Amino acid sequence: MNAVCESFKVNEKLLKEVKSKMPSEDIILKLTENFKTLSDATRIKILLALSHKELCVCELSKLLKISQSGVSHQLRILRNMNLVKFRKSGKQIYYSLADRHVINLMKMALAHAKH
Amino acid sequence: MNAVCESFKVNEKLLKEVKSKMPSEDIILKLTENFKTLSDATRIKILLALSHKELCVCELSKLLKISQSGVSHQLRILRNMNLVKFRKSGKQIYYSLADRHVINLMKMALAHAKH
DNA sequence: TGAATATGTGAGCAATTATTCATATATAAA
DNA sequence: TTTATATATGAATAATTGCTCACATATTCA
Repeated sequence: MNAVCESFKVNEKLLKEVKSKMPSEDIILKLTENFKTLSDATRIKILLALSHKELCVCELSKLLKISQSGVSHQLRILRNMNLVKFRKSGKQIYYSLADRHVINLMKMALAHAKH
Repeated sequence: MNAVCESFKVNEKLLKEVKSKMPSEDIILKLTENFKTLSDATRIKILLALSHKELCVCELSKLLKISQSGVSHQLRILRNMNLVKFRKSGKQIYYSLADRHVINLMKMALAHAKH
């Protein structure tokens, strides 16, 4: 890490003020993890699909043309982040959204992505 | 990719309906890229810092305790995504937010991250 | 012009991750 | 119980990526 800001006097006071307004490392980590969860196309597709209808793993697999194993892996991540919930029905396990809040966030971002 | 949904009849009509409501691949790609940009702690910190005050590269480097080169690399990504703008002032280049919309998204997610 | 400082960028490395394959577990039906 | 199907998961692999180092470029000042 090189030396920086050598030729001009940085306003240390203002810099400290900005620093004091930054959220804690914990909060930032959590924030980035939330965004990271939404930064994969497969997971976004799963969430978008579930926003319309409860679906089982094999239906998601068919719908998204992704292997059953791949869907399961991504569903686990979504489960760990508490974004989806599930119920068993015979051999099938039906997934649905656990958190409407996330869909609102996605809808907002979608509107922005469409310009 | 294994065979799926063999033992029960999937409601193809409903599945097709869900499919028809999915955004296009292009939109989904753009959406995930937006989230991916926000899924790194360094970039989030840069955006949060700039949400309070216009800052030059070396100030960001000092503030975030990351090498100048590291900051520059992340700023380039933020520039490419049109999230920050900049102005030159002598040897310094001052960055600021290009898009208030993103900060609102982050503030929303922050509120959620804090529970 | 030449030296010093601020910023940008390509290469290389280490870490993360999405996917597939193989297999384990669970449930239902024969 | 045996067989078939649905889902979960560990291992391996390929691809992505954030960071640092080294160096290029740009600007100011002597």
